[in-house]
Amino acid sequence: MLKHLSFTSSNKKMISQAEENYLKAIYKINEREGKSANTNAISAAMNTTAASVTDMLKRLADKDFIHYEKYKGVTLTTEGSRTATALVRKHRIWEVFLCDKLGYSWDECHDLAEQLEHIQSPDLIDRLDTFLGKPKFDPHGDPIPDRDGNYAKRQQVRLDEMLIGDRGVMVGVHEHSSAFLQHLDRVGLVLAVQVEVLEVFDFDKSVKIRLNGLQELLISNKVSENVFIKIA
Amino acid sequence: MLKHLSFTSSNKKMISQAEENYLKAIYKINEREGKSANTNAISAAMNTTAASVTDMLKRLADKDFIHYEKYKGVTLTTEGSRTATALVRKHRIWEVFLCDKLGYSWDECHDLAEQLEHIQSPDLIDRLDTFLGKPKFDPHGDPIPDRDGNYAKRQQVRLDEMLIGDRGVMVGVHEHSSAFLQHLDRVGLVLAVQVEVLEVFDFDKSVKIRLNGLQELLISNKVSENVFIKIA
DNA sequence: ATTTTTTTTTAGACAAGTCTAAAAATTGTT
DNA sequence: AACAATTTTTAGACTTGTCTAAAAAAAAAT
Repeated sequence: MLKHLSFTSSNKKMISQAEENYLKAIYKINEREGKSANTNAISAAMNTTAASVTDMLKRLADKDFIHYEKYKGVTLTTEGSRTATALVRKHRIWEVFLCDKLGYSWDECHDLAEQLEHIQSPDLIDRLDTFLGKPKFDPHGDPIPDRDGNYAKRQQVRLDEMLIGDRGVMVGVHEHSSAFLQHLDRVGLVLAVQVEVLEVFDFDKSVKIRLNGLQELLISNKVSENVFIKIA
Repeated sequence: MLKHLSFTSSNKKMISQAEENYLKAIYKINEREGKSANTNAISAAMNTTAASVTDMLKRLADKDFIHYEKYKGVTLTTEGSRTATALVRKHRIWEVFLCDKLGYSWDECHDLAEQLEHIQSPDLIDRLDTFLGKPKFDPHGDPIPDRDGNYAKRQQVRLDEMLIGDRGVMVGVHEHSSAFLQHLDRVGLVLAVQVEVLEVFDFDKSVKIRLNGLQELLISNKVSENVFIKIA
């Protein structure tokens, strides 16, 4: 009788960890692509087969978390969107806790937060939020939704879109892989650092920048297109 | 292919949340009763049927977590015991976090810790332990095992075993229900309070005690047999 | 020592979440 | 427009963890 689900006793609609993970994946694809998520995209994101995705989409549609029409891809309903946003909120708040309080680095905290985001207790996450000083951004610079799911979009540009002489502050990353984050750590291109564009090389789209008004650094396009800067 | 288990990628033996909960229940029964746990006792503790317990015992025996012989009850193997102790450690450390850092009361923290104890990361719990100042006891006075599973047994007696004139400090509870803990809060019989036995009434086994050398209090046997005191 | 009661196990079923292989629908190409 | 390629769905199967009902074993009572 559904004893193995996350919830044990609640009047809210039951939702399993697997269902939550699918909702989050759909939410991200919807956001990133700006359109309905198709089966293959979801199976790629979730590391499952297309068949499994179809099964899950039926379940999620039954529970009114998604709008689903065969062969047409899916979008989230209001409730699905609310649930996904709450997950993102939990994930990012736990990441702040792991980094600020337990000393994890920004490339380590993601995997642990993937587990912690499934803890069921709206009250817990609000208390944790207060304990951490109601942070607005997670350790990667991604904005943390408030209890109602709202969050301010940052005024940001990609580093590769900046022109010579532009200045700003590093506020986030697009790519979130450990390898990329560790590379940024090594070269000193971390959150809150001041960035000034000194030169742009058309040949390979690399850019020379100055960090905190001190050391100069040559950045490849692969890096610059994944770094967000808030223009001063 | 076992994607829905807690673990996703690890060389350690896979163990599901349900399996963990059974191990913990068996561990507690073994400890409390001082003998092998029988099927009915486990089904009562887990709120499942005897049939479900039998199924699970077979699985746990296959994985070498328990010694199981039909109709004979079960005990934990070395590995089962190690796993159960690690769970108790995680549970109690999370309880300290919830109470000390997030302001939960000792009757609220248990249920949340039941969820958090299943987070898979030995490193996380060690960091949390350090963050909290390596506490030796949880908010109910129960000892926290160290990384190797060792913990000091407290030198304690039940309040109903004390004699007139005995003094000591409240260090723990046997019963852990919310109702009981909230009652203790209301009468002021909380962790670390000084207790002196003033009178013992044979009729109903109630005791009159003095708290912190100040107010006097009459305690029923139902309460006194569930309160642990460390004799001064 | 039998019979009765209690405990435990077996048997068969179900839902969630996954898979592979094959069929159907959609999209792209000539 | 017809054929080919891709995407998506269906069909059937498997594991975990649960259940109820019935059978078997062990314990208790006469």
